[in-house]
Amino acid sequence: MVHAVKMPFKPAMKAPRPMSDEALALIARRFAVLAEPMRLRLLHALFAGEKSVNELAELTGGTQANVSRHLQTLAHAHMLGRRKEGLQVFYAIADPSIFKLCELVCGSLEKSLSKQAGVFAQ
Amino acid sequence: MVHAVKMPFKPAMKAPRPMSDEALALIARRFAVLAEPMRLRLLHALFAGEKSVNELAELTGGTQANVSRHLQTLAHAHMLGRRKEGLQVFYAIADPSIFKLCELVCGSLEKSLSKQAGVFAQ
DNA sequence: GCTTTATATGAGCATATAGTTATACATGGT
DNA sequence: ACCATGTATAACTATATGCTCATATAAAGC
Repeated sequence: MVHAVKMPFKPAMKAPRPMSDEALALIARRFAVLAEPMRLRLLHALFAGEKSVNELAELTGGTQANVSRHLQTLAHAHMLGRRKEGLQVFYAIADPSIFKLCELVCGSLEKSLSKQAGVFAQ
Repeated sequence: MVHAVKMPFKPAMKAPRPMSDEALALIARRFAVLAEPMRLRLLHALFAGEKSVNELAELTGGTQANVSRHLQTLAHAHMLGRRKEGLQVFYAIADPSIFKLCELVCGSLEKSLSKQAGVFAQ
């Protein structure tokens, strides 16, 4: 069943290292956290500095409950830090790689969308 | 209802630009495509160069049907290119930003996991 | 044209997760 | 102690998506 495959270009070097299931799950989980518009909206709002839950709810137009949930998701993924001050809880971006991640994705998206542009212009 | 909020640190500069719903949906979608272990496994296998569907199925241990589906998802997101040659279809990484994305995520993950390490060691 | 091989796709099931509403918890003021 | 405010959580519904099995499509050889 080992069908002799033509190798058109690259000489078929084996994949570097197999990558454990656990590692893949962790990476996938990290991407999944970033795969929700509301969470991206929250991150975007936090680019300017830390904010309270209610502030974020107002800025993003989400309900308090939903925003709180998403903030927790982001915090559990160590992307946000949490600071309690009196009645309020302030969240802030804790993982600086978030900025680069978003830059990368936005950049490659702008490329593949340069035709139907306008979406990012604003 | 505009509760006067104490601004502990940063002087509350407004978020740069509101970011349209469409843009956010596109970015979220892109992250979602990367948020599945099997797709990450496929991308990882393709780091070494283009491969056919069956090759990838064998390498990843997935069924032909499932691998084909995931490859399509990746291709529709413009992350993979597709080349047909005879009976076989070869997929290859088309978006170089993928490499940097994975590097970034792996890097920040290794940091936050340096304690329980070993997952990435292999 | 028929068969074989490689890939794609349709249908169905199972699971995960986003959103809502209502309520609980916590803190500060009176 | 009580009440007001800010945040978290529980229960539920709706939707999306991954996986499997079976089948369809497409190309190559006979």
